[in-house]
Amino acid sequence: MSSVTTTATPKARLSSEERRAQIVLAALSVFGAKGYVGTTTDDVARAAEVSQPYVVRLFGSKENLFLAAIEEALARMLAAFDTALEAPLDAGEDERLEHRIGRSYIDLLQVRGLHQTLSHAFLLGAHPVIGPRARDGYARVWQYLREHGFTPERAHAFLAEGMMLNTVIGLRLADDNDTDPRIAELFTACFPTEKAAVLRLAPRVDEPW
Amino acid sequence: MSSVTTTATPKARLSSEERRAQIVLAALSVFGAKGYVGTTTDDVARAAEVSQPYVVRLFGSKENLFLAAIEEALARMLAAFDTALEAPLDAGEDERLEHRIGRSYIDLLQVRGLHQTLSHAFLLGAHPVIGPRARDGYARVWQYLREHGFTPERAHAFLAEGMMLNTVIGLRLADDNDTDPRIAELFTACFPTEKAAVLRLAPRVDEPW
DNA sequence: GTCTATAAGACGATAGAC
DNA sequence: GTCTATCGTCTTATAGAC
Repeated sequence: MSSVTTTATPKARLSSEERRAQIVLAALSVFGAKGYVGTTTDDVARAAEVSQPYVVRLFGSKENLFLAAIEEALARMLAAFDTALEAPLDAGEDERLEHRIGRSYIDLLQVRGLHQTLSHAFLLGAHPVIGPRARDGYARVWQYLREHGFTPERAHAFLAEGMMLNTVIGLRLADDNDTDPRIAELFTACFPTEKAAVLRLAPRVDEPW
Repeated sequence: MSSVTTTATPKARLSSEERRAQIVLAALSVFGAKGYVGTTTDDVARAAEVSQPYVVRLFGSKENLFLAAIEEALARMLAAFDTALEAPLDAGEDERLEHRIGRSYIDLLQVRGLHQTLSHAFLLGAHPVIGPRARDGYARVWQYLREHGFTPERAHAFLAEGMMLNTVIGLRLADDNDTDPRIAELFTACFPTEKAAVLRLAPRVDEPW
């Protein structure tokens, strides 16, 4: 890990709100790649191009920053689901709930680290502060699905597919896609349609380790 | 995090192999709860009741220890699958591949942290050393399924179910099971059968944070 | 085979200037 | 609103004794 403390060149003053939003976005990207403990506040500061103490100042602590990142991820996700359900159907498009919401879930790859940050949070159930928030977040997704036409069985299957997608993203399977035949087959089985193209286009983090 | 460095009382001498095995087991349990970066070599040392420098001495580095833990988890998992496929069917038991192997997957909860350690590894795809190993590990599971009667579609569905199970375990959903009605419903949907009892019996880590 | 002691570095957070 | 400087702590790894 780099030991270079951020000493960013003075930036244009932004409103506190704008900075917070910018830093949370940067945090999603770094937390997604390196996890909660593996991410330093300086990593986030560099990604957001502000100084490390300022990140801590704005959020109070790294823990709070992570909680804010989770919240941002969930809010964006549920908002994307809303939009997907409201939008009129394209001609010939599969109208199943799973397809519409699933598509929007994959489109969220445009927000760097969103899926992986959530997955990291979901693995921290034993953490006294993060654990309860992560459980609540997962429950909110479940509730959303149940209130929007999913039976428990369909919600269950949808979430399973989503967790698998998160794994494929976290593994960066697309990177080895071409060399390992097992991975090529697995990748195809997971993305039978044009979704693979979307995944390949997903923004990459400039090597964070 | 505790700052107490382990200074264990002198232990009975074991063979290097025995100690390694013991430490890897302890490592699975701690890595599973706190992740790769979040786990200190001292955490593992305390869990294994040896000194911190000795853990490093035996494995060379924390990174190597994590790789050993992943390897142990995969080996145990595939061995459990083998056993599940070889065993004669109980009377009236569902003979589907998914059921037999899935059951053995849940039984692996007896090995503390096994599922979560793998999930953590699967989220570290961007790591230069761990990433390639994690991808290879996932590919080995895929290959195993494909060579034991699973079509790509069935393998895909099985893995999705497994990743969801890992999430539920990592979240420690069972802990809130009784208070949050959303979680109770979700929990039931994920474990329609007696599996829930198994999950509840799953060994807990004595609060690691 | 296993420990104690400790060096060297990295990290989160605070103080305080501008 | 944002930075520089810095403290104290935690952490990995090494040295070396038993």
